[in-house]
Amino acid sequence: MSLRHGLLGLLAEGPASGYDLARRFQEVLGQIWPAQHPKIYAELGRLADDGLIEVDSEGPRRRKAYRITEAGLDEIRSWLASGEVDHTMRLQSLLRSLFFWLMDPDDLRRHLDDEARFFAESAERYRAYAQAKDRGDFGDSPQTRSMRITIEAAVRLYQALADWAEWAKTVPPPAEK
Amino acid sequence: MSLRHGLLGLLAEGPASGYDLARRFQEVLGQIWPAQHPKIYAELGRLADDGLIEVDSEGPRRRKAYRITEAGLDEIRSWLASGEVDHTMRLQSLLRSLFFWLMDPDDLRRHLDDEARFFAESAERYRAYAQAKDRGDFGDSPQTRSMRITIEAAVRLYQALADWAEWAKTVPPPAEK
DNA sequence: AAGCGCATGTAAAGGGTTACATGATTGC
DNA sequence: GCAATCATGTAACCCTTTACATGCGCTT
Repeated sequence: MSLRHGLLGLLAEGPASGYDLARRFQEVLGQIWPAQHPKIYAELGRLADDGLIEVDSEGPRRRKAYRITEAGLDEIRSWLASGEVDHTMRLQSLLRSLFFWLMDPDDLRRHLDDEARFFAESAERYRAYAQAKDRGDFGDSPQTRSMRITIEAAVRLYQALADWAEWAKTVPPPAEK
Repeated sequence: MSLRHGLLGLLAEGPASGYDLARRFQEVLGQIWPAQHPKIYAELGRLADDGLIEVDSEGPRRRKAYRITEAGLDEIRSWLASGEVDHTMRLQSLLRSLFFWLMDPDDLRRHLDDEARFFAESAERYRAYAQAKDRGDFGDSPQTRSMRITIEAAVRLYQALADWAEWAKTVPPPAEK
């Protein structure tokens, strides 16, 4: 149950609507922590019921922006302080790699090319984000500093995976049977 | 729906029972692709219904080992060949890092120490696995060669995360408010 | 005979995605 | 007036986890 805290954390930066949050999740977190709008709206409802957020303003097109409450801030802070971090990753690329031996060598080569390209592009995308931040495009609030750290993780992860895919191409396939 | 293919892939190596598969998932894949036994037994039942696997033998303590069928091999091969790889990762550590600005600097420091330790230990564990493989402890079948590639990914990923956590500690916290 | 590890399952609840549905406002 | 985008929601389904439950076989 982390989407709950994800929403709470984003709302700690300032009021936002479900729509805003869905967009933010897609932009920065799309690959790292996907969240679809139905789940977001549902969770916002529950957070409001629990008094962790409250309606900040209602706008045009039935827009409803929420604001975090004191109780909500307490909740996210204690979640962050509690050391119980879930470290599972469920990376399909790694699961697939266990079964490379079942693949035709040409298909595998193509697959690794695709993987390397995807990961390199992802690394590049986050690297561009990091440079924009370092140039000062997003200002220098505490929030953007944290975002810079998250982005750095994404850059390193995707770069590691891109390097891995390139390396995997150099591993000789088992001798023809 | 990847557990299905994970099971199929493991069964392609040879017959195994639900219990065996649960153990293998925990050992090698515990952090990368967790799977609990209830899901495994349920999925095995469905795979058998669909004719992708069949009962290979029944042993003591009502043990039931399954064997992959031709249809099952076709299924996993076509899954592997189809380029539709799901690249989402849902790494809680990264989500949390977005909210570091909400944390007390001392708590953050402690948190990053824990994270760095956890990731470094994970990297080390997989590195030991890799060395055992390179020493020839697991033989040199096509399957273990693929496993070696998977392990390499784990080493690189966890090392990247360990380095990231160390790096994050060097990022100056926002000035005291 | 007691206890542990093997071995399989069911039931309930939680978390997430996809498809469906609707309506309001803005810009052209 | 029309299309695109903003904006919110419901319903059905799928996947996963946790808790509960049971019984066999080996070892001491």
